[in-house]
Amino acid sequence: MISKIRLIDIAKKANVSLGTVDRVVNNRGNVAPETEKNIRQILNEFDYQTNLIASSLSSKRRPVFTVLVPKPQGEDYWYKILSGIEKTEKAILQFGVKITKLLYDQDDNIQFASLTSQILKSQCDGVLIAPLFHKEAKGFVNDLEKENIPYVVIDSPIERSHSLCSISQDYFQSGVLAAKLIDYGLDKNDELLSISNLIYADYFEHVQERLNGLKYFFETQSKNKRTIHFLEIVNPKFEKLAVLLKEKLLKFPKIRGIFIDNSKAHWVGRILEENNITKIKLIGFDLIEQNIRYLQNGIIDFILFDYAENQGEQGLQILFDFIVSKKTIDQKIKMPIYIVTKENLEGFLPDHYFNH
Amino acid sequence: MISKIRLIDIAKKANVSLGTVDRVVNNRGNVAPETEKNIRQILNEFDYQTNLIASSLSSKRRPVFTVLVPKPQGEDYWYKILSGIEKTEKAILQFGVKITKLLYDQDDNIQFASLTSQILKSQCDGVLIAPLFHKEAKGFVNDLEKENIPYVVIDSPIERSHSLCSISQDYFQSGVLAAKLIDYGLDKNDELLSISNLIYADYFEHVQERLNGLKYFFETQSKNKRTIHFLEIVNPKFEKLAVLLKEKLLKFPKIRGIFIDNSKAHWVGRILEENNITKIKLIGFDLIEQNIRYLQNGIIDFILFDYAENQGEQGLQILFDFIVSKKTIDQKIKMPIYIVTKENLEGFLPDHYFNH
DNA sequence: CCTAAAATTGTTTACGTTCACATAAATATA
DNA sequence: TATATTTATGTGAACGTAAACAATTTTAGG
Repeated sequence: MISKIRLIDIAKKANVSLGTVDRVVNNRGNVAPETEKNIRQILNEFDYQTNLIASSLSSKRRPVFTVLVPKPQGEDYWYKILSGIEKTEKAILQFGVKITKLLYDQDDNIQFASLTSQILKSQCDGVLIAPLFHKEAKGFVNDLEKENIPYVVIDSPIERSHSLCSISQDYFQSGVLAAKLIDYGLDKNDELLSISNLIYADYFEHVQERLNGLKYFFETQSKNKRTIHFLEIVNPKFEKLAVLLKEKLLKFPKIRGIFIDNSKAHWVGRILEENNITKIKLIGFDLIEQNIRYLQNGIIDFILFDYAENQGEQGLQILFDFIVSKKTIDQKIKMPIYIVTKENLEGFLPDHYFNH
Repeated sequence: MISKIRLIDIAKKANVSLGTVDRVVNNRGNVAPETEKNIRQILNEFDYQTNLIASSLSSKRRPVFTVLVPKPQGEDYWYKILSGIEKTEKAILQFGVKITKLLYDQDDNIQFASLTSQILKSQCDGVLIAPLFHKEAKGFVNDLEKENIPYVVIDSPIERSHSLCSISQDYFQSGVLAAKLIDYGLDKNDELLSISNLIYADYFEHVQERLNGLKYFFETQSKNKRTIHFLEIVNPKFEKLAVLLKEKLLKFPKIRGIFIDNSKAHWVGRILEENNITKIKLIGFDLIEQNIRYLQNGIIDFILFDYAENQGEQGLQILFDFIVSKKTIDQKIKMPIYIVTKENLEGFLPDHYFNH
């Protein structure tokens, strides 16, 4: 293989010095238009790519990235996001970037706001943000845009923002998908129960899109009209859910499928298990430990989830690619929605869940 | 952040020259025991870590990796594996590794064998192999082990080998999963047709595990006894399949689900489409372009696949991490089996499939 | 046309290793 | 003791880029 072309090679071909080529490559200006055109052509012709290794060794600039995400509570969703971030962090630390991780309480928007203004005051070359509080987040990214600081949004999009890239779940579509799966598994006259959470918080508006997706499916896609019962609970607790669910099931004995729009499928699983109800198909979201147990014993049929790790991992990588490697970036990345059932669970779990 | 400690810093602290420290760090020998002990202690005390960037820039050693995989025929499975490999290749090329890609014909075991001996003769620091011919592959990895050359196996495992890492699909389990899904969607008295390919080649023994998985599911897991018809075709062509399939469906009108153990679900889809058969559920393997079309128009219900790109991508990355970055490696990686249906297709496809 | 300023181009050092080579110290041999 | 040989240590040139600085050319203003 021919060793890759270097600045000095380009310089020789263009009959200029290395410095001039460097100025063109890094857009430092002060190059005669004529010369620049010529150099760019040669650059193109030989597909010059900056040697990141040499570049990063030479550069005195240490890019500073700030990560602003919710503080995990145990090994939850945000824990996974953070793991992904740390995976990329390890890989890019060698390149001399500095990464400041700021974790905010999941229900403390004041703290969130104060952290954002802290970021704005610090010097910072790029931000990775998972915005739970959308009003505050909107203001923040506006300020970032004013300061020309690129940012990547993960988890849920911020409307009308001009992020470098937005990586998010498609909540609506995951609702559609859940509807399809449950409908697929039910017989013609089986009825369906939809359980949803009605917390009125900014963040949960997104989650509620799942229910809209479900409704959309049955209104437009489904061949047979299916009877759907709805159970909407404000701020659900297990005991309350148990009472209400048993009531529903007694009242509507033809219910054969349950859809729940959040990560609490294991609650429903537990209720079904404790009451020896086996003929009901159950679908929920998020591959968390408790749901895994009920998948394994066959009470939960499907869990839909997106690979949270990947959002963090990719998000930080994209920031790095853009700022350090100067790559162009897709503006929107749709994370795949994964379908997990007892039979393909293994591939989605880290090794320690199994004993081989 | 405090700048990391350098060789020269250690050297000063130990009152020796940089060269001596370097000899200690890289175990090059020729250092007085006394001196070495002292240096090691300082190294430890200040937690010296080699700067990979500088190291790789300076090093004249170019690790050579060899990739041995089947030659793609169009944009097929192996094309994707190769794309993944090339993705990692691009990322690690910067570190000065040299990657030799050898592609062998999918039905030419002589060529395969000759390439393996070519690899053994060349100097090579690591091998990534996708073994279609298991007898030949077994011999090859034995030789690699003798020579102490680390290797990573992708796609299908080589029995009783001691690879650095083996990344593979679980064909059996994907059969089980397919069975579960199709069973889940069928009514109690619906019958099932299983179509399978009977090429007698080494490699296809693995693919045939899918059928075994299906059988296993219905023998052990399924609650209701279901009638299954089998259609086994040696070296299938479309026309032949069309004839045999129509015959089967006529003869057994209660068939409501079709399982096909290979990537030719789109053939079945086409036959169903051309004959206006809509009530049959169809499940197959591999997210190739033709299957995508039939997923989108609703004729194929599910496609199961593993992210071939990832096998290639991860496989090469692992080789790199082990040899260049000296990381420790998981010995076995099970790739997740992904379930794709019309409703979650988008996240699995590159952007150009959609127009947004 | 001359000079000052601006625009353009060239040169050099530094980044932290690796590695070949040079030198110095210790030991062996005559 | 002098010399050869081995062992231990030091020195300096790469690697390819960034960036400060120096040198040159062009342009503008009188």
